[in-house]
Amino acid sequence: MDLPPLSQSFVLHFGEMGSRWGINRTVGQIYALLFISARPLTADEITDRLGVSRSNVSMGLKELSSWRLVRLSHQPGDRRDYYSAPEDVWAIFKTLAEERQRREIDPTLSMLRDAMLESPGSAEEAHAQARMREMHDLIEQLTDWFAEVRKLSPETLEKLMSLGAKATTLLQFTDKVRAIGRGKDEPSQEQAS
Amino acid sequence: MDLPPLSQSFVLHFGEMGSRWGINRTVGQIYALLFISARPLTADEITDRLGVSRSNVSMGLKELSSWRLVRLSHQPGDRRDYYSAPEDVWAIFKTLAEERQRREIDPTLSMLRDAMLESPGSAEEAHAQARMREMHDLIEQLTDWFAEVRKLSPETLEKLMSLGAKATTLLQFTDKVRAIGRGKDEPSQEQAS
DNA sequence: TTAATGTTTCAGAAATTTCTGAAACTACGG
DNA sequence: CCGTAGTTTCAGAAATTTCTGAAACATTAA
Repeated sequence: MDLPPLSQSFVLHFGEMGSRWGINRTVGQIYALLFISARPLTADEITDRLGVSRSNVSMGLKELSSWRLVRLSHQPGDRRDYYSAPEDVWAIFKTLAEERQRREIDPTLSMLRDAMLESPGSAEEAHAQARMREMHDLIEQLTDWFAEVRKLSPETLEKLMSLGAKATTLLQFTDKVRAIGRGKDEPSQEQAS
Repeated sequence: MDLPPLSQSFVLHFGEMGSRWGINRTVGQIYALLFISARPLTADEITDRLGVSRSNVSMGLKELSSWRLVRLSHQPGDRRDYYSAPEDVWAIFKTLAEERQRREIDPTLSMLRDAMLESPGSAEEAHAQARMREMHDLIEQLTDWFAEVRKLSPETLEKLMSLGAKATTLLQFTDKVRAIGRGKDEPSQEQAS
């Protein structure tokens, strides 16, 4: 690998992280390299810098394209493909989340829905089905909410996040007011940190 | 594998999903089985139902314990260990998120912080460092916010999520009001769905 | 102490995933 | 049409991960 030290540790780290996720090492490294690069790179440049085979880079770039994580561009009078990572880290995060939703969450929800349509053959199965419903409902709630959030602009989102803690305090407060209103002495449900 | 059809497809699906994440197939299957089981199971029962080796189950349970995703219990007059998955799906989700934070996010943040302390050896390196800072800031913001959210009770959280869309609308509105107040005709930053 | 019951470890076998080099393919210029 | 520059594919090699069976280890009861 032929990279300055700072870049090298970044690239190696993402290679390792990649393997912990479903992504393979080379794909992680290619992405890391494009992410920190000041200009688009050709597949050959990537090959040289990472010290892996040309075909491996080709496969990796194909994989990254399928995740919509790389852009393709061209230079006038040069027919080689130049690859780069989108600039906006928020946009990258959203793309990643959308793809994972499509590839992992959606099929899981679909499997769970199918399971819920079957009639259970025993008490055991009925319990299993009830658990699946719990999981289904949680995932659906989380993803619906997240789909909502993804529509926001980075600026709005940033505000919403900084609001997070405040909104929390407010909700706790209204909870208590309601409890008192109903004449209940409901204990706070917050957990110890 | 010796399971009723509904349970079987659930267990197989989670085995597959596991391999897409860093988790191996058997670990995914063990967890899925415990999740839908109406009562705690012994390692031998798991072995029989999944049709894998006893030692594989032992390793898998150890892995799940390290993720704090299984509970250990005992029956009076029986010294075998009984394993089960926590009931509350929210709690499970939080545990999972906390562990991933600790194992993946924290080391990444630490690597990025270290990189930011180095003095860049070239313009290229300076650019790389700037990109790393962008990534660092995004991750830190997301995780701080999420740490905040994790402290909430399930009930409060549910309210916050259903509020999500409304809070959004409100924020967009205040944005526009401010823009007009400043005499700017700022276009909406929201993206087309 | 020994026997009985249960759990964990670990070296190597098996399976899977990743990576490579060679060949095939594509598009363009002359 | 041919030659050149670039990209992709793919069969098998290499590396890694997962899984197993056997042995070691632990705990309790007698």
